Amino acid sequence: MAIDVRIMCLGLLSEGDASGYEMQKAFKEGPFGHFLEASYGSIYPALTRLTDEGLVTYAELAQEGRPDKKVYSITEAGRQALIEAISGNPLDDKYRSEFLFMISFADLMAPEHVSRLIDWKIEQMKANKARLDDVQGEASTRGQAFVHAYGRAVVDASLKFLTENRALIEGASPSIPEASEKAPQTPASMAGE
Amino acid sequence: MAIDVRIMCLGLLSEGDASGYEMQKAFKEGPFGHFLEASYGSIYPALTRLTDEGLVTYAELAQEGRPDKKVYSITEAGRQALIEAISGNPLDDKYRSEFLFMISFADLMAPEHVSRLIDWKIEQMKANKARLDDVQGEASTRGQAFVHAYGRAVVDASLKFLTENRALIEGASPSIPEASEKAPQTPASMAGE
DNA sequence: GCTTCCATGTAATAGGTTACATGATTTG
DNA sequence: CAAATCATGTAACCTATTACATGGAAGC
Repeated sequence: MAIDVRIMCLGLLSEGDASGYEMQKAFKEGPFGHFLEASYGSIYPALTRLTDEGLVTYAELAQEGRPDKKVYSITEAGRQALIEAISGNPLDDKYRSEFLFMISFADLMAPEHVSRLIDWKIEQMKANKARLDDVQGEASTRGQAFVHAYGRAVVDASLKFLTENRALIEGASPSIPEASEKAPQTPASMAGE
Repeated sequence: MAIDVRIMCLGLLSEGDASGYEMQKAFKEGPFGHFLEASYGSIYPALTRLTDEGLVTYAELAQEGRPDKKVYSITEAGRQALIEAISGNPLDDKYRSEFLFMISFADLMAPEHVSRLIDWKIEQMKANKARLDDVQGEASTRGQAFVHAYGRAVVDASLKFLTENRALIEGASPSIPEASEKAPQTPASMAGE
């Protein structure tokens, strides 16, 4: 069956009641943010189905000027389903990076574009790290704390690699020698400009 | 437009002619293996479409006892399309990990299952690393060498974290005190069984 | 003798995203 | 006054996966 949005929702609800809206937030900004995501378009139908299957229930809170808020709770059957789902073997991690694909072809790019991409990636990593720091306190279990620390370790390693090795693909390109008007930031004594 | 299977194929073909079959292999085992993948069901239609668009051409090699082998080559228009595709801004990396999701709920698992998952993950990472070592020589450009080294750095960091910190979630579980018949591998003096 | 490798391709299905529809309230 | 936040939900779309169809040759 593997882990789909339904199971992800059960996971969230196992730690406390929440509405669909709140759950989307939690996936984006919470402790699962760095390795899972889900949009409203998948969460709401998932909750409907979980309700039909008896794995969650909800209480409807009337609100002024907004749709009623449905606060979902996991049922005992839901807990069982969660436990069953995490008792199997996980599928291989899936990592998809357009950044790395593009950088693979750095030789076909203008040098400024290479630098721009690296800069952008480093910024993104830093933002990632900041977000991880933000949710640090939210880790309520040992499992979550472990996963959080794992995320930090990987982000730190990525950041370190990028900052320490970017010079390897910046500076003069050997295959497409282009007239560089600006002096490269890294003096690059090996290039002998 | 972003990077889809079509652009990925153009990327591969920019470094040499190949058949659809060979391209799938290349995605799985080659230098892109750790951050991209594609199945036959997406590659073959993509090549058909690329042909229609004039971005690739193919030569048909008659073979005995097998379908003719179609060896694809990138065209000049294809090269332009590739360059255009890598000139934009990449989408955010997508990382999806069922392993981390499951481990988040380590507290709900039998201790042996936690250990099994970690063992499995470490094995997988080692296999990853071995595969990266295998393709080391295939990196023909600086870009590819950089991406390859990046992959190694991340895998090494993951592996290091897992081996050094697994004890944090192994051993006695504080929330579900279960009668443990087998003595835990890590004596866990803090649990005071 | 069974499995894996070679080699292409299609059809059914799954699983999601994006955009839309609706609309008051709070924040800048 | 505009934008973001709260709040749910649907419909159209996209992209890719899985399984199937076909079949000889080579390795174990």
